[in-house]
Amino acid sequence: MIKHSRQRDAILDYLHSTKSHPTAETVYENVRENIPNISLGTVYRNLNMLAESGDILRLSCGGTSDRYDGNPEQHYHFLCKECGRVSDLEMSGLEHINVIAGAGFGGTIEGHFAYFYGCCPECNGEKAN
Amino acid sequence: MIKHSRQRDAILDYLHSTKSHPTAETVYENVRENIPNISLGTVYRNLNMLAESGDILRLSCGGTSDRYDGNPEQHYHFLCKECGRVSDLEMSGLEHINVIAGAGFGGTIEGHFAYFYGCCPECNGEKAN
DNA sequence: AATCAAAACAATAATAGTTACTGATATTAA
DNA sequence: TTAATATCAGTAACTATTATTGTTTTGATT
Repeated sequence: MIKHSRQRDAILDYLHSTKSHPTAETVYENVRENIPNISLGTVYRNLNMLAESGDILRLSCGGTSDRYDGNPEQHYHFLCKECGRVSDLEMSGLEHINVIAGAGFGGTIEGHFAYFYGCCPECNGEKAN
Repeated sequence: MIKHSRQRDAILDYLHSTKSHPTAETVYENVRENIPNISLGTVYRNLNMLAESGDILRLSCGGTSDRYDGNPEQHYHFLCKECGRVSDLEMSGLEHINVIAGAGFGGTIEGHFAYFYGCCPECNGEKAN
């Protein structure tokens, strides 16, 4: 069980309050509204600890900075090539693809991570106008 | 059609000669054996151009540095949590998961990228000893 | 082969994201 | 309440990558 601190709780609260998959920098900016003198180093340290402990997810989806997700349940993400937004995908698990991947491979497949990309509903709407 | 240069060809040759999915730094070290005064900036610039033109693949799989693959054909990769090695997976495409992901999602799914992880054949062998 | 503009080069400075260090402060278990 | 430990703020350092600059190479055209 992970210890508590005002800073850590505030970071976790912020992540729970949004579906926007923010970067460390964005977390910092938002948490600073409540704890003005929190330092960026503290944000990084706690994001790392929370990701390590499994309380949040770290998303490394190829951009310049990692993103974080307050929902630690296994789920998939979608990256919009138009606006850069990262959104959740509601879909049933793809555990079976581990079996497909393991066929003929000598090693042990423990899991996978996958990102989908394209054009999000909002940007599709704008194009239609 | 992309222009040629001694440096660019050497980078591409090296990537074609290995299945090890090297980082930019590793490419640099190896190409330097043939072109001792090539600069790291040139390696980065050419890796970007080759990835852009579709001649190689860039793998952003969550580590600190990107990796590159001289085989531009769509295929999947496996990351060993023991030794850090990145290997190719021989498996049939997973295009159907785009359809699964798109069900009930308002946007347009153009593609996905996925990485599998676990313990590679080599490391499994060592554990057995 | 000589010319010439575009592209690429080496070298290096700069940037961005992240991690490490330090002495001070807060948290937790007893 | 206290003592041990973890965390903090502030800041320096580090790493991967990109940008800049003046020079050289490339390749199409004579």
